[in-house]
Amino acid sequence: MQDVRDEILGAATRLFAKHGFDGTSVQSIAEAVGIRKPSLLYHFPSKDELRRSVLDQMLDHWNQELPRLLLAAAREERFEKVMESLVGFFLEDPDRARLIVRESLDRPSEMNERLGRFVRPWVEVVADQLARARDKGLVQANIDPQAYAVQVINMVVGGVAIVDSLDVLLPNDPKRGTTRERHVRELIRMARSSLYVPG
Amino acid sequence: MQDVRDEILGAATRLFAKHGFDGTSVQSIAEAVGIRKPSLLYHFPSKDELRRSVLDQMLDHWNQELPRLLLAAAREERFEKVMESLVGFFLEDPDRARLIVRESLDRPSEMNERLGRFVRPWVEVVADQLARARDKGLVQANIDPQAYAVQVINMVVGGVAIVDSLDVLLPNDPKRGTTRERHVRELIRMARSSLYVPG
DNA sequence: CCTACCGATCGGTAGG
DNA sequence: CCTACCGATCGGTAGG
Repeated sequence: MQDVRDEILGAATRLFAKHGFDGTSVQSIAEAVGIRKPSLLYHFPSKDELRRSVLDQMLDHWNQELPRLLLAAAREERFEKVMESLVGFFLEDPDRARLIVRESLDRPSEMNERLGRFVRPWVEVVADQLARARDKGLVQANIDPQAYAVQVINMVVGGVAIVDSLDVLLPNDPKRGTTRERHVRELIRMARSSLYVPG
Repeated sequence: MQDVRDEILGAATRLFAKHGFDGTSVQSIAEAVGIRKPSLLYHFPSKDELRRSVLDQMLDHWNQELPRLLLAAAREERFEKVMESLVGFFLEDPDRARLIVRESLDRPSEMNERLGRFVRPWVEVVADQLARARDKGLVQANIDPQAYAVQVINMVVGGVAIVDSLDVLLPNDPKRGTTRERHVRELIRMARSSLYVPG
């Protein structure tokens, strides 16, 4: 059994992702953990403090895992593996993507500040590599490296967040695999095809 | 001055898009319209009924405007104009995109049913045209037409919904235009570049 | 970590 | 379209 604080954070993450911050009562989080509401408010002095802790924990996890995943992937096969790691990271727990989208909608200016600190450095690193590859003629000449990186993140995070609703838009076709596999495969194909110089 | 019902629907659309359904009180909608809460509940018998009416109205509008826009655009220049019309439709009122994303997160199964009725026919029409163009060798051979159409919708709707948060990820670069212009330009470039056979 | 309790706000109704 | 009011639930506190 882990620390109570971590149990609270886990339950809050799940419920905030599913019902949103305003759609989740402190009472319901306490019930999920198996304690009373005032006990929860001893560990986190307010519901808003809990929300910020949930986001901090998630973005910390992101900043620890993603470098590891992406660098390991980049060593073998640059593009395919990196994309699969990125998609896989969010797909293994879609609540991560849902929280990011929800907070961007609910508190855009606060989320702006967070994304500036956590995600923008990544965009810059990727964009620099793309710009160099472009100057060597490996990547399409008319690309906007930063905007490309942002669009890929948007496709992945936005796509995973509403993956259950996107499914219904695809007719089932067993030859092509599950709808989720088709979404991921096409996303990666689009990202690759709009990046490299043909041939 | 328009019908009170339409004023209520307009205020509700704006507030639901900004704060979410659970983050918006009936009281706050009534205040925005300038009437009392019980008066609002005379026109819409419950908050949930109001929510469904807001969605119905928006998707009706979508189904009336988009065919007109897209067919008009398709006549002159197939791809560029159609994409610009699609992006423009959501960008001219980002609340449309935000409502769709919010409902997909809050009530995925109900939204599944709606998207199946309203959006899937469009996906099928576009996918059929893409499949024919592919068989003629105009479009990339390894495309998944339906999945491509869904990803483009996801990029547009998801991108517009959180456009204010995406801005901060792009460094300002006056030579390239506003961040919004760069986002839209790169989105269209990616969609085109991952569609047509090079050359 | 609990019981007991607070004022404020919620969606909704009665009655005119 | 209004005033007056309902029970339920909200986030949070006192006190142990």
